[in-house]
Amino acid sequence: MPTKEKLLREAALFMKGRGYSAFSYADLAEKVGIRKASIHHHFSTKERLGELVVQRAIEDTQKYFEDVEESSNYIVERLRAYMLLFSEGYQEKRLPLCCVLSVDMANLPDSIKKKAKIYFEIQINWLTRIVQQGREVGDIVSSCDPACAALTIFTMCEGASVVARAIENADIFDSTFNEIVKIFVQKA
Amino acid sequence: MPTKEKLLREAALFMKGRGYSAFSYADLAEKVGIRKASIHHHFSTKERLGELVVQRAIEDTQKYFEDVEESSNYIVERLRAYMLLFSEGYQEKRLPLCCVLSVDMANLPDSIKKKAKIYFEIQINWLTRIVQQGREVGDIVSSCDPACAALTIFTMCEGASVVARAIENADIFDSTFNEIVKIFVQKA
DNA sequence: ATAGGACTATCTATTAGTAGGTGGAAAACG
DNA sequence: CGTTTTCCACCTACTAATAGATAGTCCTAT
Repeated sequence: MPTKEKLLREAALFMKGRGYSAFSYADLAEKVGIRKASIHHHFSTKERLGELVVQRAIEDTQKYFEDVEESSNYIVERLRAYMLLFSEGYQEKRLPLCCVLSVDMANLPDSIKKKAKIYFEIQINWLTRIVQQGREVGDIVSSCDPACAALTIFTMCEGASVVARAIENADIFDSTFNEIVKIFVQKA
Repeated sequence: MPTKEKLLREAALFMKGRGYSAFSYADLAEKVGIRKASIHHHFSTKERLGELVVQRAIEDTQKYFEDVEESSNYIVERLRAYMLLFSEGYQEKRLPLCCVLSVDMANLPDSIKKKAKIYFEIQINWLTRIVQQGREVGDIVSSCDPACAALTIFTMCEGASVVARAIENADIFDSTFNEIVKIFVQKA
């Protein structure tokens, strides 16, 4: 793998684990195995690197959404796949990037803040759309509109990530998912 | 107000706004109006200051819980009062301390991490207890046990804080609260 | 030969923390 | 009572470590 790619990947992991402001070029250099100054050859500033990390996350997530939509029409499976984005990093003590970005918001340069907001929107919009679809085929029985349901689902996923790390218990993801299904999905 | 008290209060505000690692003695000194070095006179190290901030939050929260229990027997009112702990800092761009601590976990010294975990437990235990009480008087109709319901409520409150900041929309608190009531509370 | 990728060395700003001194108020003592 | 001593809050001025960033150099593969 090219060094630039390695740097981007490791920076993303650091951000998910500690947040944007709490990792340094020194940490990254040590991890990847090059000198601190060499990182600047690939990414002029830390801010730029941060932007690209979020940009990459956006692209990966959009790709993931497409895959999920292709591989299943059933809302429960789609939601389970979505929830996976939140639980996957748990074992490695990482949070979803969107969760970290929200909390770190006050410390982010404007350019990253802007990208972060786009990232949130994309997720909420996608959720809204699949809830809407689920409703059309009769799988969803939410009393509020799709946008409202999407926000609740988003909220519960973010919350699960925070609480799982807080009390060091991964079961939260399962119980939260079950709760989401219970609230929104029509029993067969 | 004595300087020490001011420092403790402002440090708490900084932590809620930016997290533990992202505020400095310089920030704090400027805000309170004394020299950086003078802070060390009151709090030997930043770690010690952080511990005391969390300790204070624990005590304040326990006091608040007592007040809430005294002033109302009805689960919905108690839950609304609890949710207030999460929404109150929103206008000032602050998160609940427990939320910040969870995300900042990887950056915390062990002593603070320990206190943070106690803080989480206290909240979950209290929620469990009031859910249990609500169940006994027939206000709660949760299909899962009180501990499980408490975790879900905790999760949704934490999530609401994260999402509210992320998309800059305070309505999340209300809609999340309504959702919690819809899930757990028996209609009159 | 040249361009790219990494290097060394250095810079400036900022971090938490320390050493030691100043001034004033309260307490101790004649 | 006045004097002296102690104490406390705060100060100036520093340290070592670390932050992100820069300039210029060397090596290597095309």
